[in-house]
Amino acid sequence: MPKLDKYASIINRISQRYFDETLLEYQIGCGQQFFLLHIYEMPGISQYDLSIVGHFDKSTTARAIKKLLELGYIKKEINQNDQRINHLYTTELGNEVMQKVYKMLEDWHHILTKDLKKQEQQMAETLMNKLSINAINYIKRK
Amino acid sequence: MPKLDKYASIINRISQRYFDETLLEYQIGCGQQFFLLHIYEMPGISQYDLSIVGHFDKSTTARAIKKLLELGYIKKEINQNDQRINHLYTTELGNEVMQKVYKMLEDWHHILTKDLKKQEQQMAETLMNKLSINAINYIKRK
DNA sequence: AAAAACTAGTTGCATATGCAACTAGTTTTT
DNA sequence: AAAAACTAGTTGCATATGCAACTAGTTTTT
Repeated sequence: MPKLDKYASIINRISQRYFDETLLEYQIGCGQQFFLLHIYEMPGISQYDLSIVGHFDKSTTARAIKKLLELGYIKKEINQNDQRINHLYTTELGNEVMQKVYKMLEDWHHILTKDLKKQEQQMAETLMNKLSINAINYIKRK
Repeated sequence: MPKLDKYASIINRISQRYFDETLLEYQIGCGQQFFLLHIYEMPGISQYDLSIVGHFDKSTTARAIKKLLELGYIKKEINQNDQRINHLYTTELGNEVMQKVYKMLEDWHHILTKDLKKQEQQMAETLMNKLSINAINYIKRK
C-alpha cells in the first residue's frame, strides 16, 4: 500500500521539531521560518502574497507576521495607494537571524538526504514538487 | 535551494485537509485515520506500539485513541498480565469506516500521483521513505 | 523484601494550522 | 454617485501535535 502521505507527515513533523529546536534561541518556531525567509528574499511582499506562495491560510500568515513584528525581525509599511496592503521587510536583526535560518535549512537538508546520491536528491526534489503541485491543483479546482 | 521540507509541508497539509473533508461524515479527522487503520491491520496493538510505528508522541496517540473509543470505532482490553497495557481492536462499526478510509487513501494517492508514471510513483515512494528514515534516525540519535 | 529504575498511558500547556465570519478599504456595476 | 462585489487582513474557534510532568504498574537492583 502506498504511503506517500504518511512519509510527508513524518518528514514534516520531524523537520518542524528540528526547526523549533534550532530556532529556540531566536524565539521563533518552525511556523515563522518560512515567512521570514520569503520576506528576506522578496522585500516588500504582502501577507496575501506570502499566503499564496506558501499555500497557507491567510490567518496562519497573519499570526506568523504578528510574531515576527513583535520580535523586531521584520517591519511593515502600509501601501500608500491601497491601505489594505502591508509591505513587509526584514530588519537588520531579521537579516542576522536569516543567516542562521539558511544554515539550518542547509544542515537539515544534509541530514535528510544522507546516503542519497546527488541524482537521487534531485529526483526526490522533482518528484515531491510534482506531488505538491498535484495536491495544490486538486484543492484549487474545488 | 532545496525545498524538500517545504514540499513535505505542502503535501502533508493538503493531505490533511482532504482527509478531514472526506472523513467529516464519520466525525473523525485526519488525526485519527492513521490509528484506526493500524488497529484494524494489527489487532491488539497497544498505544505505545502505535506511537512507535507512526512516530507520534504518545500523548498524540492517547488523544486519537480517546476519540476513536468515544465514537465506538475501537474497543480496548486491558492486558491481564500487565495492567499498564491497552490492547486495541476495531469494532464492527470501525471496520465499516475502515473500508471508507481505504478508499479515501487510494483516491488520494491517485490525485497525488496524477501524471506520474508507475515507475516514478515507485521512485517517489522509495525516496520519501529514505528521507523519513534519515529524519527518524537523526531524532533518535539525540 | 525494599528501593530504584523503568514503562504505558494521561494531562496541562504551548504552537501551528485551517475555516468561517468579520472589518475596512477598493473597484466594479447599475 | 450609490450599491454591490471584491480584496487584504484580523479574530474566534477548532483540531493536530509535541514536550514535560505526572500516575500507576512492573521489573531490576541492592
